[in-house]
Amino acid sequence: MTEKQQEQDMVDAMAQSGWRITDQRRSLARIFSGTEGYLSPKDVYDQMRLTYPGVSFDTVYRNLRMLSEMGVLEQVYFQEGGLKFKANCLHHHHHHLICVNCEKTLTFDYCPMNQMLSLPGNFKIINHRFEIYGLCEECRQDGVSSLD
Amino acid sequence: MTEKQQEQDMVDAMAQSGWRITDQRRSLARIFSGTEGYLSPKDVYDQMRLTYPGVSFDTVYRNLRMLSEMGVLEQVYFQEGGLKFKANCLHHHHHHLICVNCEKTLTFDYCPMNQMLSLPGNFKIINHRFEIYGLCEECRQDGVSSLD
DNA sequence: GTTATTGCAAATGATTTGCATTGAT
DNA sequence: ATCAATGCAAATCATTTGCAATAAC
Repeated sequence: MTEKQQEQDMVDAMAQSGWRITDQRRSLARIFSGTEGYLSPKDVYDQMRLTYPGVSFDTVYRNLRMLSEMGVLEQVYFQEGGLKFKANCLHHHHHHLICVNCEKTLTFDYCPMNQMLSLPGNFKIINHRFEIYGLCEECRQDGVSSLD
Repeated sequence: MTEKQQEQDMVDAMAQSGWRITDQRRSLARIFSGTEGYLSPKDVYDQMRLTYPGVSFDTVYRNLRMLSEMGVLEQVYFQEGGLKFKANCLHHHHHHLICVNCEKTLTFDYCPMNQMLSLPGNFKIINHRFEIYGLCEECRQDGVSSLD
């Protein structure tokens, strides 16, 4: 999928949820569709200011939260870096390998929920999280040993 | 396992890592071994003050972080409540069902890592996270619909 | 025109730091 | 006696809030 298309998908998702499409939100879609890895709120704010010098931090926050709740963005809480955001694939379900050094991610299609035939209790399942953390090939070779 | 024993296990784990066993740390072990669910730093601080009125917030923080890094505590970042901590079972590996309303957890033994025979890239796997979120039976019956 | 969204400024809350004192070993 | 751990106070960083002005619908 092209970046342009991903950007449009995100904008469409917002519109379908009844949100107004502001320049700032369009800009958010552009930033995330053009970024591979995770971005902190500050990262997003800094990138946004390149285009909208007057953007405010709270607008970034508000929209990051809303986009996450919609499922357009996914978030991961890094021990070291706090909460970060990344564009979520809206087309197919998958999980991630996440490099704890450079935060690069690889996707894989296996989902353990398909295996979960019996669960204890009587939970109504709402969602799930399955992530594998490690060091990617490059970071291994760079001899990164610390985990921050 | 009894609470007393779990408390002792936690203290032992700290000692084996070369930490000094202070009253505050013993108290931490007691609090977590006597608690089913997740505790925020503030929760822990408040409980600790019942026994040690003079305890400081940063001591709580420092120790929560260290205990997490040791694996004695596990942490989950709740969208609504922020970072929370819970005693980790030191004896056998398992995963959790977590009620998003009351935060009650149920454990189950299935681990998807056993299935993960081939993974993309060439990651060195360090750890993983698999959690299922939902509403427990009680919270379903209470008619909780919002997900906060 | 109506109403959601923004920017601003300020408040709140979470987390960290430096350092002198205390206490476990 | 030594050195890690604590308490304190202050700094820093993250996140949220109220509200008037603005812009999308």
